[in-house]
Amino acid sequence: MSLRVYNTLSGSKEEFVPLTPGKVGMYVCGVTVYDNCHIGHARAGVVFDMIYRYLGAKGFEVNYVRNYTDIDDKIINRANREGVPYNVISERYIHEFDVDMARLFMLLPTHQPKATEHIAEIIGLIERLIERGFAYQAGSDVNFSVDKYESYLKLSKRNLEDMQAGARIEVDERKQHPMDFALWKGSKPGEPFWESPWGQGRPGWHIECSAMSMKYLGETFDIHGGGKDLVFPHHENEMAQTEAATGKPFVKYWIHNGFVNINAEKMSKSLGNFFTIKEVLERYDAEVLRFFLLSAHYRSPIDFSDQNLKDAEAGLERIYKALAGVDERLQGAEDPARTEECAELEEKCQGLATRFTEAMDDDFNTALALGHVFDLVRAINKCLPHAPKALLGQVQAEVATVATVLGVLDSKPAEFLERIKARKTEGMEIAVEEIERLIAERAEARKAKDFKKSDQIRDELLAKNIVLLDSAQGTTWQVK
RNA sequence: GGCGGCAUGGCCAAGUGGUAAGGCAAAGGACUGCAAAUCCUUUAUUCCCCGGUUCGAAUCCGGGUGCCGCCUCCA
Repeated sequence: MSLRVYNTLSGSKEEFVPLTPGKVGMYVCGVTVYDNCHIGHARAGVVFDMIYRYLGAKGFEVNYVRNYTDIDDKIINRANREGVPYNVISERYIHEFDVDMARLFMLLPTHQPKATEHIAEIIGLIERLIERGFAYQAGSDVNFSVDKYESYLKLSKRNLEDMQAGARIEVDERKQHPMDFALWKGSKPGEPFWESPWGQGRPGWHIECSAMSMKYLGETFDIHGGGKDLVFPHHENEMAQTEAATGKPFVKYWIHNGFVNINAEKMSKSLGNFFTIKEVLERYDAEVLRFFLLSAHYRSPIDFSDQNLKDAEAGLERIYKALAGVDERLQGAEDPARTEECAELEEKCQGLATRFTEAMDDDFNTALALGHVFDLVRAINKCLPHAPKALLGQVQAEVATVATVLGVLDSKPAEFLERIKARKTEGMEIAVEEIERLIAERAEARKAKDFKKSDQIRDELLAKNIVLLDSAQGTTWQVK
């Protein structure tokens, strides 16, 4: 069974065959660090983290590089607004980015290079482009000449004429072609700068990724990823300048994730309709957010809404409740002999790995993969009382494998349920002590078979969203 | 205007030629003193519309409608 991935370059799913057997080089565009990240960044992070984990699980040795763009107009603007050096801004948001990504259970990439730490490589690459005739100096800027590179726009599948016809940009007089883009930008007074053969300036947006990917992954590598909105111009330009410089193919597989939408519209800074990761994590558990992001295929748009997050939470709770039941059974003393009712669980359990792999091999279909987990959950619930411990142990092992790849379902079930309960308890209009007092009162009433009073207490608490759960061990409660 | 994508039950969401996964929500039943959870059952003869190809299409082709994205910084 082989992995198939959708390649933006070819527009179709292709069998994944790395350039070097057993090894994968993967470069993912990180963020420009000028503000806190929003849910769109979270999705890109989670998607490529999942891909990184899955490639690792398939036995590949993955060199995963994710950059920080730590010099850019927006960073400079913000620094000016706050009256601080640009690197105060970039360092602050690099830190916040790291915090946010870690909270979403993302593994650290192999390398996390910063643009400003690769100025020498960037200058070297620009010089190479000038030497080969693909770039020219215009005042204190250096531009890439799109005319000279034949395959320009092959990634985004457009043509130059149409682009110009629909262009909304003002044409810079110094550009030989309106679509030429900056490799190096001369600095204006007061702006941060680095010395270069073309005077003081800073790198253009795209060149840093070419320089850094080349340094850590070589001139040709396997996977380049990012959000769909990076296809043009960023990735198109990156590919053009890199291939122009090396004369070799840049990337074998281009992978792009879909957007996070709000009411079917793209979430973005410019539209102002975004939620930061920090805001969302105040209201939802990080694992719920990650689970939500993986509940749709990575290339589809996903709609962020309260209802959808609540649905995701309910679904994840269902899985964890079943797993908590498994834990309890394993801690108990009894170990029933296998009955016929275990056949289905046994089948679902043994088949999970295969089904999971099939789903993931088909362009990382996490939605389908999670569907298989739910099938297992039903089988668990059905036969839990009769299942022998050995089988339940297998169930745990299978789920653990899934958890390792998806980065969800990795919590201790009881702890997850406790986390959700604590979160819900926070917003309650009744104190925990009061609930417990009423439960005790009700226990007395029940003992006396005073069910009228018992039900009255249940209803009273239910009106405050507290659900009572009676069991042989006593009464517990949860927030509805 | 150019290019690209999407349209599946009340909601979310898989499914690229073989007769519609899964989750949430809802209803009925079992269980319970009553509940909750759980289990069982039910909820799309049908996948935006109209044509076509095919023994057979949600899946392929043509046309239409609607929504979205990129073309400007953007994950």
